[in-house]
Amino acid sequence: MKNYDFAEVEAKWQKYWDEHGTFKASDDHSKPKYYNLVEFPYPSGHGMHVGHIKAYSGLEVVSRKRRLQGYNVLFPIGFDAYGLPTENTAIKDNIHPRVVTDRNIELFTSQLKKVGFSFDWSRVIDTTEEGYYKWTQWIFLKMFENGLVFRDKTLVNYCPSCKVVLSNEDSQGGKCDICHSDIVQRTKEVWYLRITEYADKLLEGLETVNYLPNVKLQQQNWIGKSTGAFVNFKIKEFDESLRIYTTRPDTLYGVTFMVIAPEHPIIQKYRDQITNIDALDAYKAECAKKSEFERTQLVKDKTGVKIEGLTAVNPITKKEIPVYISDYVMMGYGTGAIMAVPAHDERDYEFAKKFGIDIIEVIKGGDISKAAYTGDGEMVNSGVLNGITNKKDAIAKMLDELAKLGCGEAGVQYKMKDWAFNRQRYWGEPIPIVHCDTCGMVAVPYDELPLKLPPVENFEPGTDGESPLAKIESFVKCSCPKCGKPARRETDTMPQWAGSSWYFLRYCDPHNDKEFASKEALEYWMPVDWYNGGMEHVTRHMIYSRFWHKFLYDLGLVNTSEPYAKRTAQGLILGTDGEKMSKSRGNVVDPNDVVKQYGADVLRLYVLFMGDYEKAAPWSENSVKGCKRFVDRVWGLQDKLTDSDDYSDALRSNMHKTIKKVSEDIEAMKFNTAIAAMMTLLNDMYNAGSVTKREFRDFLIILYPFAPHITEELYEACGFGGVLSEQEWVSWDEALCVDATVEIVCQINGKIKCKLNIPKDSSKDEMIALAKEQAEIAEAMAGKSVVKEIAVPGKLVNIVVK
RNA sequence: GCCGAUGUGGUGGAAUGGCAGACACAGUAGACUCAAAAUCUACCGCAGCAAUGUGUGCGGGUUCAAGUCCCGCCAUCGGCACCA
Repeated sequence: MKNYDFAEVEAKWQKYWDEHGTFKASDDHSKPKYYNLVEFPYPSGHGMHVGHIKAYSGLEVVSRKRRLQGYNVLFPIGFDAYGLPTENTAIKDNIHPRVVTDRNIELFTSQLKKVGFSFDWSRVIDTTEEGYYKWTQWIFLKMFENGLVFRDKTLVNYCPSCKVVLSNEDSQGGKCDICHSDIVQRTKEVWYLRITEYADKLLEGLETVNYLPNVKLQQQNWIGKSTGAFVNFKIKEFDESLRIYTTRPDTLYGVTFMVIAPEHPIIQKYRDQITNIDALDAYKAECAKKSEFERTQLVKDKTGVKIEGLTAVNPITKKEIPVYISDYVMMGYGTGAIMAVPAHDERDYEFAKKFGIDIIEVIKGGDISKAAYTGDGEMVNSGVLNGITNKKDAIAKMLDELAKLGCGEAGVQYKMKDWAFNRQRYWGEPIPIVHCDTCGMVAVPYDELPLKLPPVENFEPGTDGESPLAKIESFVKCSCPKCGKPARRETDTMPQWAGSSWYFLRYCDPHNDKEFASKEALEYWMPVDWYNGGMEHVTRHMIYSRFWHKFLYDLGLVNTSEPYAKRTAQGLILGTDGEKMSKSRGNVVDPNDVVKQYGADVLRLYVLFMGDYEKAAPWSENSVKGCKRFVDRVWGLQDKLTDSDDYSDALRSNMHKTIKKVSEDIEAMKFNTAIAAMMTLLNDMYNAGSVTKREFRDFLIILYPFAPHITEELYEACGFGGVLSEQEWVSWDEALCVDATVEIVCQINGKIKCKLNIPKDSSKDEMIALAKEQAEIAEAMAGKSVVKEIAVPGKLVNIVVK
């Protein structure tokens, strides 16, 4: 036997699979299907790092196993290639982003192929290709047609460094998701997708899918549905009312003041009648200056100004109450105005203490002289509500009262906001809308799609948040599709998340130029059976794509209401220093280096063996060597092969147990213990001194999804017939997973005294009797009385004595 | 502040309430070698010569039996963050 030349063997089988189309998803729709999806990468100039490899290796193993189980497997890959880093490289090096993108895709493709992933390379997607983004624009126009696209001039998140408007999802924590600089709030007219219209559907859909619990929870929190009531408070001085949203209408009797956001429109409406308008303007200006960071730092110190000239009237008590402006009330949530109940809300309490406002207790249970009480209790000082002890009843009763008075009704609110859908940059899908002075916003006709990106000399964004496209007159100038008069094209492009919001549908039918995918292909392949990716996409890509899919479902264009039946997430690979891998820290591991030095099979095994798949774990070069040793020992096993076509007595139950363990662990994503079980089996095979043909063949099959190259090679070298990737997955016999005898432990008062080999089906009485015969047990029991005897079949005997 | 997760040897990590530390890494000793690497064999939680004791973040509890279940803390990580 010659030494294992992994470079030669891996190249050989990668070529074989490629030439034979081994992993092409079949068009034969009579076979049972399985659709595994991994998040397609953004092709950056740095190439892939080992984190990508781990992210794809999980479902890679599942895909290879499924094929052996007889499924028609769709395991596609593509590139989510629009985005700022590519554009920034283009600007810096003065190369067209198309060229940069093609170069990066080529780099990623060669890396992925070297690892031997079983992707269907005939279905590769590139979101920046005309044949693809045509359909991204097409879906956008469908949304436009159905009233889900609108423009609005409001406060937006703006990144001064990237010079783009960001969605709420892209500015989490007040930082730009692309460059991590501080976000500022700006008033700007931008595009929105009405995702809030789907808030309830997105929430309800979570009940029907199999996602990791924390994935569901994060989405629920992001959508942030709350139920409560809208209440109108009359303004004494004018024929006007101030509408608020509250989750606690039961506390209406405790309202002693109101607070509105500094930007609330009522201030502008009555600015001539408000006597301290200068003070209000000054406060508003001060708030606008504060960064997101400062606002969160000042949580404990409430500020605000009383509005002189506006007095509100509590609709239930008819009492007159003051109105304040304060930045602890946000214009973007609810109605931008609140009723303040200082006795039972911590923020209102702090505000009332600072401004010397009355605090009226309406729920018993706390000490409101010390702090706000937010718990439950008996209603007091609350007129018709007095004596009610249940919050639900109190709310219901109050809603009745409000209805009678005609000044309020039940309502719901969401934290999720509409999706700011635009970038003021070049490298994105052009938004296919024309602005006409006569007709307003007009859709580009469907037969003119794709609306192509024009050639540009200079990709630099404009200074005042304008897209580079705005500078290209030939692009901007057009005629209105409706009335034919001169008009202007929209120059914003779509955000990075557009292309990835429907890519899983395109994989079903990637070369279709008549539809985004044929109905037949969608019906066969959808939904995605298993989707794996990173936790960082849970509240963006996942929600966005579920929204697009549900929209298409409502139009009858897709056949399932949810795109993903199951969602899991892999943990990060950290650097050897235990820190997140990053270029600046210099702790990034390049998969190419590992493949070159140890081989693709070793890399694949290690990223799955290094720890719990869902948890973060640091890279360790030494542990990579451990996997290399394992692979070499597998290679060496061919020298121990006997002629027998059956399992040997020595290894029979071991084989069944390991096949069972590996089969089940793959389904549970416990790849580390699956590999450990195969290592144990391999050690046992070496200890047995020989291995039968059947044992070796079955071992190669269960190892194949993890280490496909060496197993294919050995399968061929041992003459088992055919190629391994076309064999069937092995089954196990539950009855043969148990040994004839088992080792049990004998304990006295829970302390181990001795161990004992007994027949596996011994009864409890037999076990206890046998245990008592043991010298160690007899000795420990001498002179003591037995309190209790416990026997657990196959495990232990415990005798409690006194 | 709220929500969630995690806490086990020198390291990564295993353990349907039933022998804690599987599997691997590192380490120690030995074999092979002129030598080294590779490989193979043995040992390998801590304390102790040993018998033995002790041990899964901390403090309680349930149980014949707790890493695992319950109560109360602490720490680390992640998400949200004045959401009315």
